[in-house]
Amino acid sequence: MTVGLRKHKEIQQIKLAVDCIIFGFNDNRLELLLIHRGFEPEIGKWSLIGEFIGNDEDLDDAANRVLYDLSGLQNIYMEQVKTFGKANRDSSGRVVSITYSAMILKSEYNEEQVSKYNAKWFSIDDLPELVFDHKDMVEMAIMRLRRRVRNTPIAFNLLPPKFTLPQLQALYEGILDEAIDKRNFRRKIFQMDFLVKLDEKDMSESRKGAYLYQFDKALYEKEQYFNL
Amino acid sequence: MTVGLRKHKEIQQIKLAVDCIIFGFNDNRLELLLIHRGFEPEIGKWSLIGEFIGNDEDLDDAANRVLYDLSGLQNIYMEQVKTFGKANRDSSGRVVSITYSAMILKSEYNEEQVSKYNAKWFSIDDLPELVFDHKDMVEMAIMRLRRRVRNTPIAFNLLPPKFTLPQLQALYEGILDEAIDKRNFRRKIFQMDFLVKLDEKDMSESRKGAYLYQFDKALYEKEQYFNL
DNA sequence: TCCATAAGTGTTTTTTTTACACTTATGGAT
DNA sequence: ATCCATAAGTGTAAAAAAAACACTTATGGA
Repeated sequence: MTVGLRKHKEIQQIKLAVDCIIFGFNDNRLELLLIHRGFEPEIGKWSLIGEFIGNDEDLDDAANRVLYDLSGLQNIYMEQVKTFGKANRDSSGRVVSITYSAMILKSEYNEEQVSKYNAKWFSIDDLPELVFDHKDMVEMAIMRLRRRVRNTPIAFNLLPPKFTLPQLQALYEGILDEAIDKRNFRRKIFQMDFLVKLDEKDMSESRKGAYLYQFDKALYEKEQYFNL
Repeated sequence: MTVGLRKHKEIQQIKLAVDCIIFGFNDNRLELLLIHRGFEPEIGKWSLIGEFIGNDEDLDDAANRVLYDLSGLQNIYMEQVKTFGKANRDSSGRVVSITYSAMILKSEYNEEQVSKYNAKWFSIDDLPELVFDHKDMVEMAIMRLRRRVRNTPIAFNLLPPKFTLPQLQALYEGILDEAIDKRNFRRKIFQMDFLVKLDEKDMSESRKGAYLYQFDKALYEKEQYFNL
């Protein structure tokens, strides 16, 4: 057996990639942006978007690059999810893939760019067949999102800067896939004291209109308490 | 910008390694097994134990191999923690490292093997200076362990098959680094119904002696409820 | 026989979570 | 101008979970 980090014999021939699980929210459902794979193997199936990592590129930078290439968006919140590395996971060769999840606003991405990739949004409960182990990746990312969304304010990344409480609640219901009591939800939200109410209403969803709110990051940072 | 997964230009020159964060429990403190680095760069500092991944080796297998080489232990519970991949994290070249955490019984590892690596146990609140970003890795693993230990029965991996409740409580206190009420702790443990009480006492820690218990995995699997 | 030590055991209070129903503001139809 | 339909907005009570708290018991050794 080898002893110490530097004495391995064979030349390592493993490629390293990042794959991005890109979440969006639309029509009260959590969605995923997938690309139509236009090359072998598994041509025609759907796939996460990924790229190989540059020799001098930080992992996080690679993930951001991939997202930028596809969507034209920058400074998007991303999180590393898990690294997938079964020896035979990619039938085209040995590739280890580090998955990242991102949350973007469907209203803001660059549609031209996206159509260049043959990308399409899918509701998470109506996903097409995915290449390789991308289904595992997606499941892992959804599980993680559901956990994280209860303890950190990441879900706000799926809403525009100004949003209403009914919108926010619908978002949580969509992500968690469960009904939430309106009054309990609002009480919890207001207890944690990081939303600022605007003097402005969104009249597009109801006669009465719903007040708009903003997430105040500085207020959140003070307490860093989040529990929904 | 490149389009599609297969059109990158440069030959990728990134090495892939796993590093293991090996936890043990001793004298009421959570400990970590570290090796004395006997080669440049950063010779003389302490380090996690790691290895490069074999070309045909699953990631998880690589982690298990590393642990086996060092400790002689097999079938040890391991979890992937996070992948570290800043371009300059390792001063000897571009290495992306996938970290795994393991929990072993200090009483069972192979001391000979361990001494061959110049390995040593350190209490987690008295760690030596570590190479590269290994301190970040360790912190991440500890944070994760503290979270996981409340929701899954992984902590039992740090105890022998038969253990007493005072031992179990001391373990939790050591991991979480906080005092726990004895009665509340026992109530919660008994509520989740997966410990079987033996007719046997451990007399080594007190006059009165404490009953021994076993973790029954099948009982746990029934409910899969864990909350401490 | 006594003593020192750690093991073992219930109840009350507080906090958190859940369940639940009516009023209000507005735009559009009559 | 009035009515109506619709979603927004609001408080309280019950239940469950978590936290606080102190004495008795079994034993080995003096």
